Amino acid sequence: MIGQQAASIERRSGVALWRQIADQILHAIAVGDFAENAALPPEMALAERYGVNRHTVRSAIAALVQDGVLRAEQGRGTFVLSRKRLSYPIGARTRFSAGLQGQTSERHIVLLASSVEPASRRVAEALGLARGADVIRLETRGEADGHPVSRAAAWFDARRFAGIDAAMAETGSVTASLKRFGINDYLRQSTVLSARHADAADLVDLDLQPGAIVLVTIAVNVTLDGQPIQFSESRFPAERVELRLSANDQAMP
Amino acid sequence: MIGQQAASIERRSGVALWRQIADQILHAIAVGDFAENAALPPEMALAERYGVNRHTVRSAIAALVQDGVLRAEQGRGTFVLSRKRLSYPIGARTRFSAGLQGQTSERHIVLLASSVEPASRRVAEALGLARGADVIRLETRGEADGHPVSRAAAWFDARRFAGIDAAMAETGSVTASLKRFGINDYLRQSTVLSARHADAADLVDLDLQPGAIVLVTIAVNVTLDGQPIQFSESRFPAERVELRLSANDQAMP
DNA sequence: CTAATTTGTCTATTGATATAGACAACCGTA
DNA sequence: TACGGTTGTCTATATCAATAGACAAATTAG
Repeated sequence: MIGQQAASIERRSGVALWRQIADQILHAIAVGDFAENAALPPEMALAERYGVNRHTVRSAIAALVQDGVLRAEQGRGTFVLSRKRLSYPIGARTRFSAGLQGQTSERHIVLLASSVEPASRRVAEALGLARGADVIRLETRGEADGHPVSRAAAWFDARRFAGIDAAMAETGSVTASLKRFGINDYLRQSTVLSARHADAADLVDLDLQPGAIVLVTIAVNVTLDGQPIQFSESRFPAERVELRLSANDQAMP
Repeated sequence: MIGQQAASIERRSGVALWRQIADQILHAIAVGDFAENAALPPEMALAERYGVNRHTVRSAIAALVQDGVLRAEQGRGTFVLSRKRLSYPIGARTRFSAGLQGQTSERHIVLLASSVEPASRRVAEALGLARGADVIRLETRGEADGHPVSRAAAWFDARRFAGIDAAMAETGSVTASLKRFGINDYLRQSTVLSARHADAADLVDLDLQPGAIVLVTIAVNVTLDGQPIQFSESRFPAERVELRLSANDQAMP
């Protein structure tokens, strides 16, 4: 199924034809079927390929123009604006910015909010704490070239990591913040990955359109001797990000 | 964002309200908000929660009843039928059936088709072959309890692995088939992960409904000394499968 | 300049989607 | 048995989605 365009749509599915076509065009761009600034096939050609009326194709294109993905020029054609998806590294030594070098010109993490709360069952289990013990929650957003590429919530033991919220706000880096607590290296113990449609929160947090897909990772980081230090849930916009798992992780200084 | 239901929908998004509600109910079930055989809230309650008419909720429920996810009983209520998602292991030593033990009663791989074809650019690069060199492609489907949980295409060097299609048909296992070629152990070198809406092929291959989400992995397996032996693209139905990444992989005999 | 190609706009019609209200059928329980 | 709560069915109406055709406006090729 590599390199071949399905180019088929389903009627009476509850998803409007124009949206299905818009999604397929988005996918084709992401997969590399169209280069940047390349011209899309004419509306009539697309209408024939998908077996729909030209106006339906126009609705799809209008939505993508609205999203800043395409630019339509009367008499000339419709052209691709958007760039490729970001390939986001994930593995035993995942760090936010390390693996994105060369793909974007600018990237950083923003601390949106922090709070102390009692540990839920899930968080307590992951961190090896008693249920209801105080944990610090950090809400962060990762951005690259001004576009959100991740949205995460991370939990830490409040007793051991008191003040990590301030460190995070100052340094903008989990790795740097953990160093202040004597943790110079850590590993990703486990990652559970799933995908779903974006909910209302995702639409706001990741600047998505309704119907978009988010990748969700739930992970536990541990010290080198296996002590859990961080539990986190991250969301990535599938249209802008792919996750790259690599076996040959390099150690960080 | 853990454990809280967004319960909001978007109008004029190109996705019918009844489908958005159906997807949210599916998600809620998958996340565990409803136990198996549990009753859904009454239609009126759901209508109020989503801010829509009762008939719209009924359309969503009707779709899920059609899919075998819910069962509606007049006078009593609407009940959950479907089971939880499968947690599919993926990592340096991913094998199909090893990590699913205990989650299902029956699981196996079916070889759907095999062919010899010239290597595409992508396959040639991954396997370290010249472009156009003969490669064997195996099309497989993974099943658990009678439901498809994966659909994969795998490519092997046709010169080195001549006859692997027959071995695969006979043993139903990639690991066992590779043993016949003197490969007793291998590693996953890289995995690239993405998600998208199911296309027409996915709907057929994975028995999905239009609008469903598929997880896609593109991976390269290598021998212990780093020689690439297998390139594959796998698709998983996100509604039935989650991918579990683990750092502590155990060696296989 | 002319013709062909392509996007933009308009009108009209049909079917799907969503809302609204009313009432029937069925279940469990007081 | 009677009642409250629930799903099932019907009618009616308004809006969105999709099709159909025609023509205008802009660009490019000749």
